[in-house]
Parts: sequence; C-alpha cells; structure tokens
Amino acid sequence: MEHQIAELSPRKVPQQQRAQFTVDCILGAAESIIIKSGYDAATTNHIAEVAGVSIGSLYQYFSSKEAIAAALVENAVSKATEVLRECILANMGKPLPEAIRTIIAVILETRREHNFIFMLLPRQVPKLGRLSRSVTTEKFLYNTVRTFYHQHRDEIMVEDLEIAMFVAQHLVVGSIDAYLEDNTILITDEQLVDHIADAVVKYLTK
Amino acid sequence: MEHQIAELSPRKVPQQQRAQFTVDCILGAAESIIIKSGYDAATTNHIAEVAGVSIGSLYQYFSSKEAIAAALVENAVSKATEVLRECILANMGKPLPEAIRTIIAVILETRREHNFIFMLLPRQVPKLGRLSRSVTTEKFLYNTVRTFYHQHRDEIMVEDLEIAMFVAQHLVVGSIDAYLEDNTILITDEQLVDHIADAVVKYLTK
Amino acid sequence: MEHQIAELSPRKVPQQQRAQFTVDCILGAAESIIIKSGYDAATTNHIAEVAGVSIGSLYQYFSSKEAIAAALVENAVSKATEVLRECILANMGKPLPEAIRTIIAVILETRREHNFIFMLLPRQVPKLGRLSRSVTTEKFLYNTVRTFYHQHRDEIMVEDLEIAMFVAQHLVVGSIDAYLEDNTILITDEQLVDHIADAVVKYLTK
Amino acid sequence: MEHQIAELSPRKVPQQQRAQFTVDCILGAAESIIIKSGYDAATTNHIAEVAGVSIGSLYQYFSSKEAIAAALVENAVSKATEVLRECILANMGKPLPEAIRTIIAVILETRREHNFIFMLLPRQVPKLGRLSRSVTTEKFLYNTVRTFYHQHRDEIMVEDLEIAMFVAQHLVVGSIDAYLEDNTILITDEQLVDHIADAVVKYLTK
DNA sequence: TATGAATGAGCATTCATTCAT
DNA sequence: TATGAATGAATGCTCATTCAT
Repeated sequence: MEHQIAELSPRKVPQQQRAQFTVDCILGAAESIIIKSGYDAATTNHIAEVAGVSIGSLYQYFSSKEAIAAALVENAVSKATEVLRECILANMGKPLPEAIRTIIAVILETRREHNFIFMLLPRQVPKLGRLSRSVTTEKFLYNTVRTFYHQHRDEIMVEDLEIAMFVAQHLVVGSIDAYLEDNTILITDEQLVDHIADAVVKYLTK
Repeated sequence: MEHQIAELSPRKVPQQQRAQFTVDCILGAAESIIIKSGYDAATTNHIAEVAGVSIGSLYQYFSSKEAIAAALVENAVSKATEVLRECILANMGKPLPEAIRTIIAVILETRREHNFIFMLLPRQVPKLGRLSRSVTTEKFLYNTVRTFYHQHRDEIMVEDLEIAMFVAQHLVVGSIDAYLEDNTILITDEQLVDHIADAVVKYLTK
Repeated sequence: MEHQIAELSPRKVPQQQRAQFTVDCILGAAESIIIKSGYDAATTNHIAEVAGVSIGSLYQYFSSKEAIAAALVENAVSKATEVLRECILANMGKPLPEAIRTIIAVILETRREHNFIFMLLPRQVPKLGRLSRSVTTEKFLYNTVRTFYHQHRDEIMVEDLEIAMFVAQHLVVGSIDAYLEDNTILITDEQLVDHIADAVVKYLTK
Repeated sequence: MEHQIAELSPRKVPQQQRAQFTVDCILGAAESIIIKSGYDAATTNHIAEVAGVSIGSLYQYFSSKEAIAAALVENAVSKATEVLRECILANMGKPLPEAIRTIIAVILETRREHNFIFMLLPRQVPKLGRLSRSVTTEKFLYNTVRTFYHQHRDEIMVEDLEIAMFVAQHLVVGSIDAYLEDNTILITDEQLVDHIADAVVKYLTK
C-alpha cells in the first residue's frame, strides 16, 4: 500500500495474535460508532471503551484518530478492490453487455456494503481528504479495467479510451452512490443496474 | 427555499443597510476561510475576525456555526439553480444533442464555481448531512427537467422516463464532480463535455 | 430609601408621564420574566423586547441589570411594608392574641403575593446579596413593631424585648416562607396562621 | 442519597487513590471559591486552577459546574444530617426542655459550619433550585424527629403533631438562619439558643 | 430621546493525546 | 504491555453594555 500517507499508517504491526485481536476490536468499534454517529461524534475514548480496550492501548496501535479512519477506509477499499478485480477477471471472456451488467451489479453490492466508510468518511476526515476518490477503486483497478477494455477494443466505438474509461466509471459510480444515498427513490436494484449497464454499453459501442 | 431546517435559518433579518453589509462580510469571510481550510478549521472567532466584525455581531445574525454553512450552501444552490433553469428554458426548442451539450457545459461551469461549497461542505457539516445532494440541484429542477424531457419525448427511446432522468442526471453530475475533484487528470473541459453529452444522448436516444 | 446602594438607584427620575410608563413596562416585563425563568435567564435584551422598548431605552432608565432587580425588590418591599405598617397600627388597640393573628395573616398574604421577588430574587443577584433580609421587612418596621410591643409590655413575659422581637419575627417569617416554598405540604392557610399565632403568643406571654 | 438528580451525579467514580485525591481537591477549591465569591464568580477554570488540577480532570469527575455545586450541597447535607440524627437519638431519654435546648444548639453549630453551602448556594444554582430546602435536613430527619415527638407525646399539648413539627422546625431554622446571616445583630449564641428553646417548649407544652 | 447594531470579555465544555504507574 | 488519570489548547457561544445614527 504505497499510496498511504506515512503518518497515517499503523504504528506497529501487531505480531502476536492477541494484538491482532485488539486491533480488530478497535476497528470494529470505530466502524460501528462512526456509521451510527459520524466521525466527529466518535471520540477516541469512546472507541476504546466500546472496543473494551484502554485508551492507552488504542494509541499503541494507532498514532492518531485519523489513522483509525485511514485504516477503516483502507480495509474497505482493499476488500472492494479484490472483489471487483476477481469479478472483472471472471468476466473477461464474456460478451461486453453481459460482462458490464455483472460488473455493475457487483459494484452496487460492494458500495452498498461499505457505503458510509467508502463515500462519506473520507470527506469528514481532513487529512484523508481528496485522497479517497482517487486512491480508491479507480486507481487501483485502472490496469485491470484497461485490460478488460482492450479485450473488447473492437466493439468499442469511442476513440479516446482513457476518457471513455473515466466517463464510464463515473457514470456507474456516480449513479450508484446517488442511488444509495437517496432512500426516497422508487427504483429497484434490478432497474438501476439495467439502466446503467444500458447507458454504458450504448456509450461505448454505438 | 422552505426546505431549510428551521434551526439553521438566519436569526434575525438585517433591517438597516449597515446590518446587511455585516451579514455579507460574515458570509464572505466564512466562504473564503472554509474553502481555504475546511469547515472545522473555520472557527467562528476567526470568521468574525476576517469579516472585520465582532463575534457578537456574527451571532446576532447566525444562530450557530452550522447556520453559516447552511446559508453558504443555500446561496450557492440558489444561484446555480437559477442559472441552470434559465439555461434549460433557453434551450427548450433546440435539437436534443445541442441542448444537452449546452446544458452540460453550464453545469460544469456552475459546479466549478461553487465547487467546494456545493460538494464538500455539506458532508462536513453534520446537520446539513445528506440534505444537500437531494435538496440541491436535483430536486429543485426536477419539474423543469421533466418538461424538457417531455418536449423531446419522441426522440427518447428509454421507456421509464423517471429512471432515465435519474441515471442521466447522475451520469452528468458524477462525472463532472469527479473531474473537478481530480486535478491530476489529463482531460480538457471540451473533451469532458463532449463525452458526457455523447453518453447522455446515446443513452436516451438509441 | 437611604439604605440603597447609590450605584443601583435609578439613572434618572422619569419626569414625563410617557417616561414613567416606559419604566413601568420595563419593570413589568422584568418581573414576569424573572418569575417565570429566573434572574439569570432574564437577559436585558429580552426584558427590553417584552417591554416593547429598545435596549437603548432600557439603559436610559436603569444603569444595569442589577438596578432593575433592585427596583423590583424595592417596590415589593415598599408595598409590603406599607401594608404591614397599616395593619399593625390598625391593631394597636386590640388584645394581643387577636392582633397577632391578624398581623400574621397579613404577612402571609403579602409574602405570598411577592413570593419570588421577595425571597428568591435577592439571593440570585450578587450585589443585592445579603442586603435584602435586613433591608426588608425587619429594619423598616422595627420602630413600628417596637411601639406595638411596648403597647403590650405588661402582657409580655420575655425579659429582653429586642431578642423577643427577633425570635418572634423569624418564627413567623421562617414558617411562612417555608410554607410558601413547599407546595407538597398538607396544611391550610388557616391552620398555619393559627399555629404560628399560637406559638408567638405562648412565647411572648407565658 | 437517591434523591439526587441523575444528571448531576458524579461522572465516574474515582477508582485509584490519586483520583480520589483529585476529586477532593476540586471540591475543596470549589467550596472555598464559592464561599468567598459566590457561585457565579466561581468559574470552572478557576476552580481547577485553585485545585491544582487541569480543567480536563475536573470534567472527568463532574459533568458540569452544577454537578460540583450539587456534590458540595450533598456533602454538607449528609454530614449535618448525620450529626443531627445522632444528637436526637442521644437525647431521646432526656426531659423535653433539656433535649430541645441541646438539639437547637447542635443545629446552630452545623448550620453555622455549612452556612453558605447550605443556605445560599442552592438558591444560586438553577437546577438545584428549590430542591434543597425540602431535600435537606427537614425531610431526611422527619422520621427521627417524629419518633422523638412521640416519645414526649404526653407532654405535648398541640393536637396536630404534623403541623407542630412543621412550625417548630421552621421556628428554629428560620431564626437560626436569620441570626447567621445578620452579622450586625447584638445577640449571643447562648441567648439565641435559650430563646428559641424557650419558644419551642412553650409552643409545644403549654 | 429612541433605536438597535455592534461590541468583546469571558464562560462552560470537549477531546485528542501523553505518561506515570 | 496495559492502564486510565491527567492534560490543556481550543471552541462555540452569551449577554450586559455602548454608541453612532
């Protein structure tokens, strides 16, 4: 993870099993509190308390509150990236429309799962700041995605592939995030995925 | 704008000219500080100082720090909405592709202008919360947009117009926001607008 | 009223009728707010607003917030003192038990009427402080009361009249104030007055 | 003392000796400052400073400024109640006049010792409000006092014992408090106690 | 005289972080 | 290593009071 800011990386790598457990407790507590009440409301003392750990121990594994948030985002990004990469690889051979629909469905799933951590937390943590949008899904997967696009180069009508990748990606992610944020909306998952896939395919192939 | 949370509305309406000037100074100072250093770094005392106004005066017109942020967002939304509405109305009669391209260009402009206030501030202010994404551009313009779509109903191939509106909108806004946030990207405004317009038109008409 | 602290006396004596009306409005507003919400909650701005007067005007007639409180107490004390003095004078000729009972009943009435202003306000206003208990009823009436006692000197068995006056007075006032403060108590006005009168008479005459 | 308002109860129970010491320092500092300058003048920062403790520590043990006042009153009440109860029990067997005189002398002592905390502080702290007069000495001791009265039932001439208890109690406390507040008075402790005892005994037995 | 905009010292309180035990 | 007591800079906000208009 070379993209991380040094200052935010874990203070020491937990070597014993017990230590790893402590770290997990802290992250678990932090996640649940942050999701429930937001980043500002999640005081380090409260996180430690919920984690069943002393505040002193918390600071033994995380150098600052921001480091906890960073780890949370990092974890979510890693998991989501891995899932997505596998999904793309698994669909390399399939016809473009089908592959794209499947991939979009997976993106919807992972973003729903890590909703808050993914989309809102980074904005609330000053030092994480703009980091996330670029560090996340996008950059990590660029090569995989590019490979996928090249695989279907002959079907794709858009000339500049880089721009196409950019627009297509944010078409997908922008719609999905808006969908997840707006709980008054009257659209089903199915409909959303269909429409987004439709838009992407038309954009790339017509 | 009756959608505002009561608690965040201005404390008292400035009646004298001097008072209005004070309010303007406060909002100006707040905006510049928040843009430069973020919401948390913008302390009310600092805002007052930069505004050349006493902290007491600040609190005479804004009941809380959050109320200042709310006013800032409110202003930006109002202006952007107005610009966009006029643009849509002015392009009602034009052919779809041309109209859409023009509208997208205007959206890029307004979002660039109010970039931070629009997109990041709301996330950093707890009580503004999720409000913004829905309260903003989207909801306010739905009727105008819907009229525009109906104007071109025969050209549009997508069956469910509501879903089309949703996807098209976030296709546009999602891409533009990502573009504005990512200052490492190698795409020009022109290219971006062209591609987004291309994607929207294809999505709607093919 | 030579006992007043100079600093707390009214800033200027209202000479015109309109001015007197303004002063009355201010005192009225202050009283109702203070009774409802306490002295600290009664901000000068709020008092002015309820009085229908600008804050500037308020400060034209009262040099400080404390001066308003002082005026309030002063008024209540004056009225109560006057009532009490008249009552004592009117009962000079009557037999001791009957006179005392009547006087105690009147004290109950006046203290009930000016309850808060009388008993609690002084404690909440630093500069009024200890003032009140001594400045109030007691001192003002000492001469009248002493005359009354001398009138009945032959019936009174207590040697030291000064001490008797002190104890008798606080016997009465202490019980009445406690009675007025405790609204869970199951005693009627009649019973209370009877018992207090009984205690005083026994104390003085047996 | 379950009569306390939950909100005002201590934030966390000091577990280590060092912590208990801190709490004691805070209460000590608070008491001396409040007695010297009143509740409003006693800022939390000043209390912490005088206590030789950081403001953070203060808030670790007391949830608010009011909670400190509550603890102070609570302590004073506890001590005074205990002393009084023991005194009454110790005098159960003695003849009424002697017992009453002793008890009154003890009340004078305890009230003098906790003078301010007891009598004035509660009035200055909004949330403590009326609480004190009822919660204090009176209510807590009612049963003990009643037992004492019943012990001497045959000597007591007053029919309604409840009313007698009420009047007698406030006769005593009212006079004592007035005596303690008025430092211009020319009465000795001895004289005061004698007269009050005299009044009570006459009231109850004649 | 009346107005109300402006003032600013001062307060209660929070919370990330440290360090003695 | 773990604990949790202690720290204190920093913040949002109030309100009595002044003064230009």
